[in-house]
Amino acid sequence: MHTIDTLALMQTSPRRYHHGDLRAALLARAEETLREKGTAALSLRELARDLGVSHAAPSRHFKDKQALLDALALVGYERLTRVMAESQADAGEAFRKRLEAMVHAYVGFCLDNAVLLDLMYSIKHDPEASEALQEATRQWSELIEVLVSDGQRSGEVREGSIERVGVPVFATLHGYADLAATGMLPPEIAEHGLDEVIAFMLRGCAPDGRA
Amino acid sequence: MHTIDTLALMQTSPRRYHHGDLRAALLARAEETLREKGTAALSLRELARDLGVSHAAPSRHFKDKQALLDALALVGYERLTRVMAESQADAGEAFRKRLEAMVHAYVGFCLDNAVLLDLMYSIKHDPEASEALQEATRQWSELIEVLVSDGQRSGEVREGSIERVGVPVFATLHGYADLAATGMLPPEIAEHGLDEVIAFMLRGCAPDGRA
DNA sequence: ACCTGAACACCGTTCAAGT
DNA sequence: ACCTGAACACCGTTCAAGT
Repeated sequence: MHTIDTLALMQTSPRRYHHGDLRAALLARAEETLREKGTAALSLRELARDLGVSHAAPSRHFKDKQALLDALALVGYERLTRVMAESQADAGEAFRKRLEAMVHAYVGFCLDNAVLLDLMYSIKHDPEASEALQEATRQWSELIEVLVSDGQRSGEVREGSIERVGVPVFATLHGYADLAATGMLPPEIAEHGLDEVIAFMLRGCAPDGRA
Repeated sequence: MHTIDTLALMQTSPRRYHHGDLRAALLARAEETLREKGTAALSLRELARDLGVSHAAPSRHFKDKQALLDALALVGYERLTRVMAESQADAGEAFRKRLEAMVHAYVGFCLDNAVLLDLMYSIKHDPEASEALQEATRQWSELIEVLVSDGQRSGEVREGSIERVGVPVFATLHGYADLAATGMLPPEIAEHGLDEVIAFMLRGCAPDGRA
């Protein structure tokens, strides 16, 4: 139908109307510049220039700059959740193996997406975070809860509520990844220290008399 | 000497020349607006307006906006180091007590300075962080190293290099504080979970057969 | 529906000039 | 030494108008 017209329009006047999905293009390009030049250097006008649309065009898809940043953070959370979920799918049944897989996935994601991660966390300071964002972080922390409660069922993890057992595991996981991603831990140490951190976590959540 | 002249000048023409220490005033006011409105809302021009100087005046003290943010981060690290050092001074000798004091100090600081903390960590992404900043973070991580190695000397902490024993403790401490500060951990849980996190850390770094 | 182009208020940075 | 005031290039946001 009018798909052909649209294609023709795109070929004959590539500057007048953007290709099909400006929204997605904006997000993709925004993440690129985030990676290359940091959050501070991200400008809506430059983004529009890069994509060959007018500087006002982005406002159709994101009501303001913050809305774009929020959407970017959401992409990050979804990606992180996916990576963590995949790590669990391939890790077998043993708690130790599953914990190892999750730590590797989480640390890997943080190292690969350091600036995006910064954005993801700073968004959380905003009390009016979107519902979608809340949901994304919920799904994410749920993966850790599932891991821990499965470990409790199989007797590999000490008893206790998620608050008592899951939170410390979560904290260690997150802290290590963050230290590595921000460079507070030198890369050599970050790499080499993973096994030790996992052992530390296993001792921390092992049942009594089984440390 | 000319102190009197300066004072007279300040009283008679409060708008023409700023009081003695514009640099300190800029930092103080910057931190206030950081707290009130977040990093994104920080503007050099508004800062200057607030302090009654011209918009170009700050450039005498900070070569650009990033330089002011760096200086602000440095203030944060120095404050954090001081708070942590004080916690150790009052905590007695037992490893457990000292660890408790440090965790409380660190978490407390993060909760009180959430936005500043964001700045402190995002600065670290910048590979060209200043020497003073490097030194500040070094002093800070050293406090944890001292705590751990003292614990090893008294037999309360398992043997092993700082990389092996100190890093996991550091990661857990940092991760818990960060989760609490970013609101990823609901405040009720963050408060109540502290003791459990400390117990987790103690199990993680206890000597073998003493968990 | 989606985008343009002009307009507005604001920003960071620089620099000659003032005291 | 420290600050001013004007200038420049850039930005986010809005809005009537175009297709």
